[in-house]
Amino acid sequence: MSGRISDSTVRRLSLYLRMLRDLERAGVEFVSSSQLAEPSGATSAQVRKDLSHFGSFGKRGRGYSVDGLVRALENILGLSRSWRLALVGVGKIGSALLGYGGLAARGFDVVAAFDVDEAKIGTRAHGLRIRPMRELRPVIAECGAEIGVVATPTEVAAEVAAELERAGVGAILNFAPIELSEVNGVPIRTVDIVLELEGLSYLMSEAGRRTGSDA
Amino acid sequence: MSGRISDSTVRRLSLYLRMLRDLERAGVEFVSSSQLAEPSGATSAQVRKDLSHFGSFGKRGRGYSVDGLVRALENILGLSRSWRLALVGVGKIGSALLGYGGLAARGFDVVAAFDVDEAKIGTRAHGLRIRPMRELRPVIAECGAEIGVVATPTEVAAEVAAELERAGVGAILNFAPIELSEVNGVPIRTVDIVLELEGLSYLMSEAGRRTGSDA
DNA sequence: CTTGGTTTGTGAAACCTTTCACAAGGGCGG
DNA sequence: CCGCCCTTGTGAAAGGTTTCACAAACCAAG
Repeated sequence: MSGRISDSTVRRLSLYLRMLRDLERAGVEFVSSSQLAEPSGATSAQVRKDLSHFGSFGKRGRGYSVDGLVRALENILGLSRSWRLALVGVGKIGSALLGYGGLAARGFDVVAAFDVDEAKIGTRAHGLRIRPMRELRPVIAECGAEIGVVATPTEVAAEVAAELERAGVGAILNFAPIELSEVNGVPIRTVDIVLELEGLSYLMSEAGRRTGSDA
Repeated sequence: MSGRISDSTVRRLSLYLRMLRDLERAGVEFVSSSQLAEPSGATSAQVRKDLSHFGSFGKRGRGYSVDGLVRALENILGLSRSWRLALVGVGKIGSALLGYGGLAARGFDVVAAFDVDEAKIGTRAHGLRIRPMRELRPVIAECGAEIGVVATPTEVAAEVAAELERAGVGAILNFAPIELSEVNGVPIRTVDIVLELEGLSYLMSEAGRRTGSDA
């Protein structure tokens, strides 16, 4: 067991955990790998392989204890605690994040917000005071935010990410359509809506070309 | 050449195109695979392999014509035209999308918006009239939207996606934290922020465990 | 206690993606 | 025209992920 775990495995573990929490709420006690596989579009073998990287959690002939596996996955994924987020850029996307209750509900609390716009600084957005960029480092140090969120225009995203890193965050979530390079082992995940749309555009064009040439 | 192209290849093609457009604007005429590789974190061999699935676009000893490759990639990705989007759910995320100029700038126009909230229906958000769900099918048929965007609460996301499909969209972009299963060959991409954050949580916990046990 | 039905955990096989390495080709200066 | 340097396009090798298939284990019923 153990070794390097792929992103896709971690992704699936999150999905398993989601389903397990639903089952827990529903009072289900045991679940099989095939039941667990269904909602994430995986196979039962994949579920078992994914879990086997971290240990043996099931009972042969019976399946997995829902409660037990919820705890185990929370530990593996680091979700038995909550995380503090520092948001940079309170524009459209930033505001949407601040207003999205789903984050806090899942243990991700936005504890600080920054912007360059003088008009916004000092005002409150969803109960959080917006601070000037100059206070980024001291405030992050003080409130102990572990995750930095970049929701700025593309042009400054790289610079902001570097500044967040210097301020001591352990990971960065980036919404700017630019591939930021990880440095100092601080992992970066980019959510790039245009890239997703372009992926769909490719698939639709491809489908069109296929049916077009078949006819 | 050709065959089934992987998602990761298509993703990189989008990134190459982005860089090529910057180069075009800067008046650069030729670019080599290694220059093209850098910003997306790929290798030069990967760039050449990716492109080779679709044809021979380069000149040996010289590189790729920036203009020529921009056109070629736009054709491959289906970006030499623009696409019409129909948005369902004008809440936090939906509004942020409507206000995000980056979409229209890249050829993705939101042409219709729907919501269930009686208070919102009939009002305008960023110049677009919000319509009741009941009009979803006729309006999509009329305006010819090709891509449906699901920005609703999780509970209704699957239902909304199915309805969009029946209304005739060719692809779906989903923001609800749920894995929607593709049916009838309509591709679905899900943007799941919580999943990304949980991935970062795993990496940070992993890093902590490693340094923790080393000490 | 034994038998039968069920499900896990896991090597081995199949499949897919990335990297390597080099022949083939193109441009340029002389 | 020749020779040199550079970069592409691409089979082959390496590396990684998913699927297969089955022994080992567990439960329940008789």
